[in-house]
Amino acid sequence: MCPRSKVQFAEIRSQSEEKIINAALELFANQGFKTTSISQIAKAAGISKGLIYNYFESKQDLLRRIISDAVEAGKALFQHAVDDFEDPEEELKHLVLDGLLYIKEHYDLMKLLAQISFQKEVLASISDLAEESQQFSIEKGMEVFTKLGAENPMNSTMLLAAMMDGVMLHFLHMKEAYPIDQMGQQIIKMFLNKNSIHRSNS
Amino acid sequence: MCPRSKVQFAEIRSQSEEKIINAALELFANQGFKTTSISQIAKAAGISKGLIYNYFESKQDLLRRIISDAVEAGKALFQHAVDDFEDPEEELKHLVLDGLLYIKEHYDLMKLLAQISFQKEVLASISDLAEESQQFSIEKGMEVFTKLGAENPMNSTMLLAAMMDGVMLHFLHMKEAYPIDQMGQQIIKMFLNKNSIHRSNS
Amino acid sequence: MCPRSKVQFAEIRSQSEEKIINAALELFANQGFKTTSISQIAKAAGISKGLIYNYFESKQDLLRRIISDAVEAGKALFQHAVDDFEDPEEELKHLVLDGLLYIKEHYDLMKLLAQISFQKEVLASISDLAEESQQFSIEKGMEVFTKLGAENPMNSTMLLAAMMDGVMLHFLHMKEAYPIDQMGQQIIKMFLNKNSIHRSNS
Amino acid sequence: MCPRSKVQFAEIRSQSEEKIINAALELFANQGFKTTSISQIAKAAGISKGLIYNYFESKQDLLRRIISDAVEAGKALFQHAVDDFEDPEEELKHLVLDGLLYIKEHYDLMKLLAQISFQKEVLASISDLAEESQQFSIEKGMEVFTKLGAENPMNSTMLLAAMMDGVMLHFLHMKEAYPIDQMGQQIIKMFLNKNSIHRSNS
DNA sequence: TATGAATGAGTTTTCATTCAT
DNA sequence: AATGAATGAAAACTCATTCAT
Repeated sequence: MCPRSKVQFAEIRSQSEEKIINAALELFANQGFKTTSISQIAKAAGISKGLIYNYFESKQDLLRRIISDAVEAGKALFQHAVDDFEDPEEELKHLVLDGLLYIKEHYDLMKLLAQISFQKEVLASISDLAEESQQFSIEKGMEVFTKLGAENPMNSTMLLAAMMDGVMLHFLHMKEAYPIDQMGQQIIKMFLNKNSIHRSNS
Repeated sequence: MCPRSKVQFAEIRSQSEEKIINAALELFANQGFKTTSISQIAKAAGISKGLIYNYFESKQDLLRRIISDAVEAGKALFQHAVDDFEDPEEELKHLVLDGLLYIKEHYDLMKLLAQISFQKEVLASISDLAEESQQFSIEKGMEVFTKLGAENPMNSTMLLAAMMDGVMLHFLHMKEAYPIDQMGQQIIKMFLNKNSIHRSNS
Repeated sequence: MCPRSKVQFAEIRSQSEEKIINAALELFANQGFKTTSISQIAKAAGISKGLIYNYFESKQDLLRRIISDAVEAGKALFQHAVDDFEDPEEELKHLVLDGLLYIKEHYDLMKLLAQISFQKEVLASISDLAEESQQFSIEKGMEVFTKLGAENPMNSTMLLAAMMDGVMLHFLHMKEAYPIDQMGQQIIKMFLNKNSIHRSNS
Repeated sequence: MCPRSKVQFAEIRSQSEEKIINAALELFANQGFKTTSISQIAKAAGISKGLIYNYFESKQDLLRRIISDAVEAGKALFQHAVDDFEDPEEELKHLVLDGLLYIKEHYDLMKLLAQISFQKEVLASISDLAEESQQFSIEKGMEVFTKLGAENPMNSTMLLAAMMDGVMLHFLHMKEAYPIDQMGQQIIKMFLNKNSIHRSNS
């Protein structure tokens, strides 16, 4: 009754999926997961409620897919960006700048993560993904500060992480009004200061 | 005409109110506002659902009261602690340490605020309270860094704010596992470093 | 602990009961029985919720008492007023005028009755009272129109009843704005018209 | 892409809507608006509670729709019936008979209106509809009685209105047991009586 | 693949009634 | 006799999910 080629099916499927994910992410980020209804998502995506269940098993599953998709996509980018530097100063700069770039380019995702990171129940189905990402950041920081000859690389890493997340938090709240790039430069300056304990005084 | 006296009733009321607020705050902080049901709160407080509406007009009203109570209580404390220092170095130290102390002592409240700060709709009924608190912090920071002779007091204030909120964020996630006091010391050291741009090189 | 003489008790009791009944009647009449809460009544009466249950077994019981009190009080008055006339014309006049007087003096009660007379469930506990009152009116009408020599006394009685209730209905809705006395005069004129079928053409 | 067609959906919708409206009207009329629960309506309509909210925003909205639908439907009918007469006697007859016909055919609606007409709060969302209908009746009556040469057309109109509403009231209470058509004939006779003050003695 | 009507469990809220004092 | 805190059953309403088409 409604014939269509397989190719067309595949095309339509991915288009709808994309629309759903985009709509859901924006809504989740700005209203919260629980507060956003399937109806709202369907309306925002321009499709029907029922169709969402063709692509996602449940609302929870939709959330998980949104996050894992984005985390997956970002991981490659991030890893790549930091890998190729020998000079630890340069590496730190890129750690900061690429981190902020990632945040800027995944604004809604970060907003969503910032919220659900506190919610035990929702988090349950997600925590493995978060864990992994955090682990990677710590390792990277340790490596860089060790190379830089920091007095206490762990301390330095944690301080850097706090600064980055603090800047992110403010950016997520104020968006364009926040001078995120300028903040990034300041962070770099602070850690590369000649008299800093975060590097050996050469 | 021998019911309980007005004082007795007031006593009962404030006790029940406290039970409700305590239960609600903990649940809101750890599961989110929307995800926490009135039933859960009642059970956690050891009272009936109906009683909650004897004290609060609605779930939203309960949220608002929790926040405004805590913010009000904290404001006095905070203001006092920072007021009486002449030495700007000392003042900065207290700004940081008292801030972290406040965070430690209002763990659940901060967790709750961190979440709803992203949710437009929920926030609507609260935003006035949040605004005020933030304003105060910025003014205080500007004052201190100006006295310290910072190159750009606004930049310094924003950097400090980011660090404080970053540390808070990590603390909220890891609680006892996070060395919050040690982080505080590092923040202070960083800003009071002799060669720091956040103070005049005297 | 709270001693008081028996006399004082009795006095206070009847005062409170009165206050409750007055408050309840006004609220029931203007908002409906179900829509009016015990709390509202207590507030309007200036007493506590609990006290209502010292005088009335339930909300239903309160309703029943209000109605039976008023009906009882009115019955005596009404019966008396119509009894003493020999001239059927005079009797009809008084049937109409006393009826309207009763309506005017029991505005809220009539309003209440007009509403619940349609509600099967509420009515159940009241219907016996209503029945009785209606029966009395019909008998009275039959008597008068028979004396007047009406072609069909039953028809005339029903028509009169309809007119009276119609006038009442409009009065209940418009209160002072409705010329109820003037309407009464017109009703009388209509039924006592020389050429009326409601009386023998003498 | 083979769901039901738009027409099919519209068909389904209007059927369900009708079931709900019918069930609700009957219950509202016989138990009152406040006393009737959404559950009862759903059960009577043979559908789930939730579905009602697929069609009506709230219980109030359901009430409003019931009334406005019926009033709208009746208005056309009524207007039409009275419009085309030149002879004022004939017009009066139709005013009465069509009025009573309307009442007979909208038994439950009239019962419902009779009740809520007293309840300020419920009425608020409805009053505009009621106003309009009443205005129309008055104008029509004035017109007819003026043509008939009544001494005081306003008085006559008000008397007629009272009689009609009185008959309606009794009919609503007694239904088949009430000789409504016979009452209609009597009303007509009364106003068209040669010696009536409601017409010129021609 | 796509629709949206339909469900039902769960949520917030209301309120008559009870009860300790 | 009087109070109002407390309860619990029931109400209005929401929404993720299912399903016939």
